Amino acid sequence: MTKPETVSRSAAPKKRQRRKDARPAEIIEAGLAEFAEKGFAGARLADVAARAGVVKGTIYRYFDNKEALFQAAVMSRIVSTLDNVEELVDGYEGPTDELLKLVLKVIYEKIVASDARILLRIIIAEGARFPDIPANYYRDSISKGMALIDRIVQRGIEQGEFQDGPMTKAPPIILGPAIFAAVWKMTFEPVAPLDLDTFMEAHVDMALNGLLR
Amino acid sequence: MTKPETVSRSAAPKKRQRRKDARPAEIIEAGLAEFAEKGFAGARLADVAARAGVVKGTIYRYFDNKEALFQAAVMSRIVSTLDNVEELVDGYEGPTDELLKLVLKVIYEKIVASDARILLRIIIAEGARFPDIPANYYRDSISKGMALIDRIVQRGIEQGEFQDGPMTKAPPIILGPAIFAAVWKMTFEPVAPLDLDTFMEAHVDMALNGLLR
DNA sequence: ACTACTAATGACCTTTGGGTCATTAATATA
DNA sequence: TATATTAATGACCCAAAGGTCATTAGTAGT
Repeated sequence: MTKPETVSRSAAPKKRQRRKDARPAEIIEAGLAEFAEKGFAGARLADVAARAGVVKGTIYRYFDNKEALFQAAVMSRIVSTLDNVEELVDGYEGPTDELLKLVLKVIYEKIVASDARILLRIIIAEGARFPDIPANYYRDSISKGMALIDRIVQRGIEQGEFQDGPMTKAPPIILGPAIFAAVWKMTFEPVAPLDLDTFMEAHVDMALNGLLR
Repeated sequence: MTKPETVSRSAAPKKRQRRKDARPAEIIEAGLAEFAEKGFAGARLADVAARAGVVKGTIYRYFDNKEALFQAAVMSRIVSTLDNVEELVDGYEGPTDELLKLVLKVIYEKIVASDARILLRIIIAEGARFPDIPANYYRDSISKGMALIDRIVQRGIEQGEFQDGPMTKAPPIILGPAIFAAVWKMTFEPVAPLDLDTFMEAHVDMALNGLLR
């Protein structure tokens, strides 16, 4: 171009760019990061813009206001990650304890260890003021996980591998430790780190001890 | 809403009062409620003042700024609630499974079912920005609970009642479901209520199945 | 009852940050 | 190359909220 940089030594390629369809996703990504760090009220749109490589005004070309961006950002991350696992469960041949072990492993990978747990902080922190968020997360993720566990438990009982008891009446108890681990990771990790492998092994051990005949 | 009546018939005793030593506690209480509802950034000092029955300026007679009030409020609620339980454990005579059952019951009462769980939301929501908070909560509450559980488990093993295994190496797994229940209550309760009694029974059942020989 | 002290007030100041809009410049089309 | 379109900018507006302080009025001491 004919325009030489005013600062020749510094590599500062600050050219204005028009990328209509890439912007929304980039802004959402930036917003999610800021909201997770600072919360809804604490996040500044100027920071979101800076992180997305645009200017505050640009955000308003794509989102009506701060809350709209927040909702869009959070909702974009609330997805059904366990759909393929359902099929796995239905088509599984083999001992039910192995199946449970397998599914718990997937849940740890997809929910606890992934960056999806930053979503959990937002849900807990802002859920009371934005009730749609926990409602949708429950519908698309949590309840899926619960249903999965419940189906596995029922299968185990039907096949005579699992025993009936208090545990089989409360599916959350089997999933609970995983959520707990996610919460721990994002809260107490700096002061008391949690070894996920050890914890998960204990989790599986505990669940199976209570279920197996 | 506290509304200042323009109407004369209403009994509105709004006399200015001087209560030097009652104010800080009242302001802290009001602050805690606001911070729990709106988060640190979202809470307004004018609202805190109104809730405490004072005026915004009054807050600054007792606290340097918003953050100082926040810290004071949160720290005032981080207390050692399990100290007396330690003694109970040390002096307990009888089967270890009964002891574990007893202690879990106390933990549910003191941490999960009490209003202390509003503290948990603050810790999760603001912990990343105010690291002292999770650190202190861990030191005064969580680690106490863990130590308690660990001591009970050790006792069970020594007396030949419990078996060694993955679970005995990860005390958080035994406490985890309780924390999970607290998180659930403050997040998904409106969309999917959790029956604490049923859940706790399942919790105890699961823990003991994994521990007992 | 008078006075000194200071808790409490509320008007005021200042900064922050959400939101707006005229202007600029990148791209598509002719 | 010239022109139209509109994504992107950044200066600007303004309400909201943190924070200050001179004034007011309870209260204790005499």
